[in-house]
Amino acid sequence: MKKYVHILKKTQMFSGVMDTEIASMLSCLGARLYDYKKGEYVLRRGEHISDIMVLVEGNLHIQKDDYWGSRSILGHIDVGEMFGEAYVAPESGAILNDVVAVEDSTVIFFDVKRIITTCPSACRFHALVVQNMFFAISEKNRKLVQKLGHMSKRTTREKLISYLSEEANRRSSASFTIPFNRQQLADFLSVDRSAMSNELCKMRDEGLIEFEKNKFRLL
Amino acid sequence: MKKYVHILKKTQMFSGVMDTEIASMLSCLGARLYDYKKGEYVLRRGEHISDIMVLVEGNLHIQKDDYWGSRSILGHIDVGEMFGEAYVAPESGAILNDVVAVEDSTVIFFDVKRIITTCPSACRFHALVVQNMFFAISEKNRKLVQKLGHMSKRTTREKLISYLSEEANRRSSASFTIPFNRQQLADFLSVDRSAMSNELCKMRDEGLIEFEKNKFRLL
DNA sequence: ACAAATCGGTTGTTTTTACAACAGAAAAAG
DNA sequence: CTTTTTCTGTTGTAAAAACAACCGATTTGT
Repeated sequence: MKKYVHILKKTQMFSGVMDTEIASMLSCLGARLYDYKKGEYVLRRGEHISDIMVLVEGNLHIQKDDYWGSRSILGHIDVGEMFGEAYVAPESGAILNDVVAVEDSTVIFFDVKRIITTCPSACRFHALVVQNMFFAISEKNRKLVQKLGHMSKRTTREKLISYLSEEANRRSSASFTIPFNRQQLADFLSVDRSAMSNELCKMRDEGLIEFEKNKFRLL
Repeated sequence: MKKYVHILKKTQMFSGVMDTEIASMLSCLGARLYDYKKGEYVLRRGEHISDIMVLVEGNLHIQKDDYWGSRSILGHIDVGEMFGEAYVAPESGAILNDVVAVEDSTVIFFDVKRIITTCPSACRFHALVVQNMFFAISEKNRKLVQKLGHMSKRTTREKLISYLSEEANRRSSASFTIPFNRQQLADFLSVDRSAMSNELCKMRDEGLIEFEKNKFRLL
């Protein structure tokens, strides 16, 4: 587990906590490490959890399949990102979505009760971690609202413009690389891939955007 | 402010905190009370805040207008509900949506720094409030994910089924009253009102649902 | 009690999307 | 290096949604 301290150090959760301190906090926070092969499920719809997880290696997708097998990718998780925090409240119900490894991945589980119950002695930085978590969840909340902003657009073009504008804005650059291929982007925005591909090309022909593979440029 | 202690007592934020304790905590938490007339804006897109708010009287909508004036209602806030928690992180940007009073309303503002910085002496229940907030934000997070679940459905009918199923499930009853009129429900699901009305009637004719005004029944 | 505004349902037209099927290019596997 | 698979763009068709316009009923305001 110690080999991932340098990853954890860069997470929002441990922001401001020293390396040595992180190592000693791991047991205090009830940390457990799990490995997943590409394609394996980290979380499944219907499960109940009381953990918050951090991805320390690999890449995960948050996805949902409906009755008829149509898949929506609700988001993706990069190394250093936290997930599962939406289901840790005592009154929270079952998990609504699947989390699946899109490449070989490693995840650290933290018992939420151990996090929010400040330990009496050892952890000097425990209160800081709680604050970090607070802000991290708050921030995630904001991102969900932002995604809802894209989804609430009526047409495929409007959704694309909303998403691409935000990416450009977030990177402070008209050129950027997105973390999705076409099918994944279509799933993310909940539209048909071919229709989206068609729309992207129309937008390119109209001089609104340029793109090559995952690299986009707004004009 | 004291007249609203009985409301605050029932909020997630002060769950488990005694009445007398709440009253004494208000100043410690930097609470301020504001009144709004119907139609007035509580928060505007582009503002920056470092407060968490609780509605203690009235009814609010979270909404967004795009360039051309098309309005999406992203959600509604009932008495006792908390909002604004998505923007309190230090690195958080400007508010993305408007919050507007749909009837005369009263809101209490809490300075987030005062909440997460546990005071050294007075507040015995401060740690509990932090935990409550933690779970509350977590829970809100889950609800956003759930709404994304509806929004990710392709057709109006699927969105309606997703929304109505969840409401029925949440109330544990096939009959329930929704907090929206037709236009508001259409805005909430980001679909056209007339098309939605049409679809609802088709579903009724097919024997899937019954409804009268805001009262629905799944069959 | 009356006038005005809002609300919900209906219909027809236009626009957009979903779906299906296919082909060339690129990437991965052997 | 060759074969297979995946990825992306293209097209045509059918289905669905958006839009606009209208009407009757209900609610609100005066």
